[in-house]
Amino acid sequence: MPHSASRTWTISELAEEFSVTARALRFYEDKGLLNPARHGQTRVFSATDRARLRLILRGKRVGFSLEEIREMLDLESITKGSPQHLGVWMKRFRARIEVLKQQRRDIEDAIEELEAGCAWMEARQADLEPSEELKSRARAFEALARARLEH
Amino acid sequence: MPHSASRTWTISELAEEFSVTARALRFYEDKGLLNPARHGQTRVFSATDRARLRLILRGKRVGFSLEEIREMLDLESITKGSPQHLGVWMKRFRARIEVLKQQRRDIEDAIEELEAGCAWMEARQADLEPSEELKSRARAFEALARARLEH
DNA sequence: CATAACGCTTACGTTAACGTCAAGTAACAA
DNA sequence: TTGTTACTTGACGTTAACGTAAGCGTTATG
Repeated sequence: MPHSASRTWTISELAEEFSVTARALRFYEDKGLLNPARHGQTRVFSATDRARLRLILRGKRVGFSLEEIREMLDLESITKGSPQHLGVWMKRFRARIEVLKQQRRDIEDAIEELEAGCAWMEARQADLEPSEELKSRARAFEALARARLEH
Repeated sequence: MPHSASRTWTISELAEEFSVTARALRFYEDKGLLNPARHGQTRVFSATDRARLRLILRGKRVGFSLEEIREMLDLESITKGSPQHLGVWMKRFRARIEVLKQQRRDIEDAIEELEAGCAWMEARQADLEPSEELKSRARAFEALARARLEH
């Protein structure tokens, strides 16, 4: 048993580490996403709880609702289910994968546009000796900006 | 002037095309994201309005709030602003780019996990002649599943 | 020993993004 | 004329994900 496996955290330690509030952690417990041990009535978070929290927050970042995250975190019910039950989960997973891939495309497009926008602003702001490369990116942005509202 | 430039849409045509409700479109107008023309008191959407709607929905998919989208759609106020104003926008853009890149990483991780999960379920479900590749992906998922709750 | 500092529960408040009526108008069909 | 359909403007309801505040117990510190 390595040291990290036996280490525990208080609610505010975890809250600070992951930049969330203690209220949020209690809320996640309320909703069944976390299940920290208790010492008296004080919550004691294990390394496992901490790992679950990491997954919860990542899930949130990619657009899962807390309810969806709760279901997915419950590996037991997935692995122990009947073959039919398994089929339901596979459908859900596949559908979600498609959504995520679309999201990734959207994000890549958005990044491109924002970067072109930055380049354009840099060119504007400098207005002194704009490099050829900057001017080219700026032209790209202007083209994008026009294209955005046409077709 | 191509034909598509003069074509117009009713609120329910657009709503159906983009799988949103008419209520949502009115809401977007209320919030200043859309500005369709009127024929009498009936809304008439142009190709430009339609393009804006496409941008709005993509913005939503990548996590922008309607208020943020409204600001970004207002190119005028960005391009016409003072150099200082421009600086503010550049900061916002850059910050948002970082968020988007993190989001992309999260999404890629999530896709991997979900795909591994699918492979694992397939192997379980078949239980007959599981191919070497499937078995390998299944093992990968089991490793992932364990790793998820450790460390 | 008092007064922070930290934790707990209970409960009501808040915001975004619409949903869901209600009540009315304008266009067209039978 | 009378439906029927599509559109309009309010106005209030809803859900998720917490925020915020009240009130109370426990531990550490000057």
